[in-house]
This record gives sequence, structure tokens and C-alpha cells, in this order.
Amino acid sequence: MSQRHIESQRKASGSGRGKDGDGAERHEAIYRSISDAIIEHRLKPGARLREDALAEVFGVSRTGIRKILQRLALEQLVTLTPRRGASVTRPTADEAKDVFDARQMVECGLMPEVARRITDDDVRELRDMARREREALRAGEQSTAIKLSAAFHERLAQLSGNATLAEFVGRLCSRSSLILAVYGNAGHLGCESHDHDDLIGYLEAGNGERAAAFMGRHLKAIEASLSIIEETEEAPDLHSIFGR
Amino acid sequence: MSQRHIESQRKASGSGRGKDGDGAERHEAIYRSISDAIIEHRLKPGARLREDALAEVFGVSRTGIRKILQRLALEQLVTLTPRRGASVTRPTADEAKDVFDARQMVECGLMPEVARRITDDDVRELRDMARREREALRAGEQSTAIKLSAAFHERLAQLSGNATLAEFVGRLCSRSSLILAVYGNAGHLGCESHDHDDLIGYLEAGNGERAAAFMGRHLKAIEASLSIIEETEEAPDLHSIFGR
DNA sequence: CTGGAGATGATTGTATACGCCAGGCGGGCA
DNA sequence: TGCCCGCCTGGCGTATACAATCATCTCCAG
Repeated sequence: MSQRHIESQRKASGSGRGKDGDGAERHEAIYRSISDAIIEHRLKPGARLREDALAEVFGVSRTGIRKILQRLALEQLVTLTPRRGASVTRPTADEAKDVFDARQMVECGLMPEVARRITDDDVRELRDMARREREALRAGEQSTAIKLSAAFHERLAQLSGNATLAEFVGRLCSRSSLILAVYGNAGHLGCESHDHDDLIGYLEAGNGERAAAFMGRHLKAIEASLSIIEETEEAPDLHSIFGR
Repeated sequence: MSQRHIESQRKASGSGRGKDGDGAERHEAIYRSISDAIIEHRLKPGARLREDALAEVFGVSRTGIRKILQRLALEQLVTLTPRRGASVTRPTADEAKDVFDARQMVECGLMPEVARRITDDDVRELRDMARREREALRAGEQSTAIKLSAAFHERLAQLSGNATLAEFVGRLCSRSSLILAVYGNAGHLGCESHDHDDLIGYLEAGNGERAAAFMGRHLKAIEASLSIIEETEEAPDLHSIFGR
């Protein structure tokens, strides 16, 4: 028992607490680690996630890993095939369309309410997020930029005051990140340079209609930038598709 | 090991298979059993769900029950408090508002697409569902009526062809059922008599706009029928609020 | 009589052990 | 030589055992 816990110490990067922490918090941290790795494309779609390996890396037993994996599966970030284990979800073209249609409906629909409720503090926060995203983009840190972009959209949804829809948008953004990993062009990242800044401007002016329309175009632009040309791929791709 | 499986036999109501089935299917069945019980108000908000008890009732070990409970928690049908176990979620007034706002946005937004895609077979199926719901209502079978009503809305969303949004609507409907259990008036059930039939009529005519507007009024009517007068209740209510 | 502290019991959280199934591989046969 | 069948191993699914924690009850002191 103790051996494992000792193992876990080396993983706890920066965590000063000597024991193994609260447990629940550790699981949350692990969940976020894996989730971030997927969203940032450090774990690519199709990558297999073996329970034993994850359990060893994070210094917990398979039980905890299984719980986390199931949560990720429910959010459709990983796919759980009955006796084959977990792997990072590889979205289909249909799913991609569904996700972006859903975002179109929900995120645009939320804009008027956001414009109505937004405060100066919120505007400041959003501008800061947009700035950091731009910086990451300019620095070539794609991983960070992708995560920040998703975070921006999610934060925006939260400002509507509807927690249920905000959570939904959060999930859609996560899945969008996966979709970008599969169908996105390398050089052409999700959100364009100052789209987000322009959007903030409309919201700050209280113009929900303009914001909604702009968000619509913004999402359409992202979707259009995807190259949804799936299937009919050669042997080497089969290799990666089937995970090994 | 075998003792437990023998125990499970008595539970498997009507299940002819001698062994313990596929396992995954059994879990799915248990999940649906609990989910249905909650949606049909046979398990009331606040009811505690002890793992041991459930494990014994369904003839599986706690491990499987935990998995199911966590899934239900992610769908917000049950609440998992850290070391206190699981209980049927008691929605707050804010959550109720969020859920109905979300339904307003998504379900109405879906109507045009549904009107565009609906087939004669779909219409037949929907009419049948509406008829069964009316019959259940007339027979005084509230549980059945509630479930059928939720199923109707979910099926409707599925007809849009967007699986992601359909799943979301399904969850919203489940939560709505919970909300009705807490804030609904006894005599005044969720969906009125032939609202659903009228809605089918608009869809069959391909009139998405009318259908969306009608759906909007339909949901508003349900929401308005709620008596969202929470808190400031006397001692006996405190008793039930805190679950024991 | 009341408030607090300790012990006890109940219940969840975690880890481990075992069984099963699928896929891979080697040998045998056509 | 090519195909098919059987074994074997790796990894998941489930159950059980253990440990930790919180609530409650009781007893004692003020």
C-alpha cells in the first residue's frame, strides 16, 4: 500500500502536502490533467488509455482511474469500448456537425442575455483572456491557445447566469477541441486573431443582437475551416485509427 | 460469489436467462430501473440511496452500484455528497429556472429542423405516444404519464437529427421531472391534455415557426404552473428538506 | 440540566485479488 | 505454402476486504 503512495509523491508536482491529499481533490486534479491533455492535443484522438498505465503514472489504483475514465466517457472525451479499454474519442464528421450546430444554437442564443448582464469586471476579465490567447498564439503555443479559446467561450456562457447551459457549452467546447484535432488544419487554429475582442466590444456596448450575429459568423468560420474529409485513407492511417 | 448470484435470481423479474446475463446489460437495466423510479417520482427528491441496500436489492456488488450512482450524479438526478452517500437530487429554484430556460432555447430552436425532417412514420409514432400519455393521465397513472411526457419531448428532439442536442434535451426532461416532483402541484400535471397533439399538427404541416412558438408557450405554461415558493418553511419541512 | 469530549457504529472510499474475454501467435493439416 | 484451429497472454470487469471518516450516543463534569 505504502509503496504506491510513495510512488505518488514524485507525481505530485508542486503539491506540498505530505500525505496523499484529500483524495477527492486528487481525483479532480487527475481528471483535469487528463482532460487538459486531451483538449490541448497532447493526447491525440485514438490514443489508448490503459488503466494500469494511468494508475501507475498518477500513483493511485485502477479504481480511481476507472471512475475518472467513466466521467470522461460521459463527456464524450474518451470512448470506452467494452473489453478493449479506453481511448481518446475520435469524433465522426456527423458528430462534428452536431456539435457545431449545437454551439451555433446555444452560444448565439445566450448572447443577448450575456450582453444584458455583463459588467465592467467581466469585460476586463474577458479582455485579459483574449489577450493571453493572442499571446499564446503568437508565441506558437498551440496547446495553450486551444485551451484558452475553449475557456473563453465557456466563461462567456457562464456570464449568462444559466449554469446548466454554461456547463453544456463547456462540454461542447471540449468536444470542439477534439474535432479540431482531427479535422483542423495545422496552421489554421480555431479562433481567429481578434474575433474574440470584437465580440467583447459588442457585448460591452450591450448590443446582444450584433454579438449573436457575430458569434454565429465566428462559429461558422471555425466550422468552415475544418477539412471534413474522412474515411478512404491508406494503410498507415488504419494503423493509427485502430490505435496500435 | 455464487450465493450472491443466486440472490440475484429472485430480483430478475421476468428475466429468463439463467446466468447473470451480459453484465453490461444488467447494469444498464439497473441504471434504468433507478432512473425510472426517480423520474416517475417513486423515489422522491431527498430520498437517500444507500449503496449496500441497492447492491442487495439488485443482487450485484457495491462496485456496480457505485458506477451507476456516479452516472446518475453526472446527469444530476442524484446528488453525491462526499462522505454521506447518494440521495435523489432536490433541485433548487434557480436550477429549475435554468432548466426551463434551457429547454425554451433548445427545444424551440429545434422545432424548425424537426418540422423539416419529420416523416409520416414519425408523426404516427408521436401521435401514439401522445395517445398513450393521455390514456395514462385519464387512468390516473401519474407515474406513467410523467415518463411518457418526458419521452415525448426527448423523441421530438431526436427527430431533429442532432444527437448531441437530443441527448441534452433528454437530460433536461429528466431534471424537469424532478422539478415537477418538488414544485409541481399535485393535480396539475406537467403537460396539458392535447398540447402535444396540437404540436404534432403544426409539425406535420411543416410549420416550424408555429411549432416553435407553440412549444414556447407549452413550456412557459408548465413553468408557470410550478409553485416555486421555497424556503421559509416550518420545522416539519426542515425535517424533510434535510433528508431525514 | 447542559455542554463537551470520547467511544462506537455505520457508511463510504480505496485497494487488491480473481475471472473472463479478446487478440496474438504458433503449429498442424490440407 | 497457405489457411485454420487451438493455446496463451494481456487487460478489463467484478467482487471483496480493509481503512478512514463522520455521525451519534453516552457519560462525565461544570
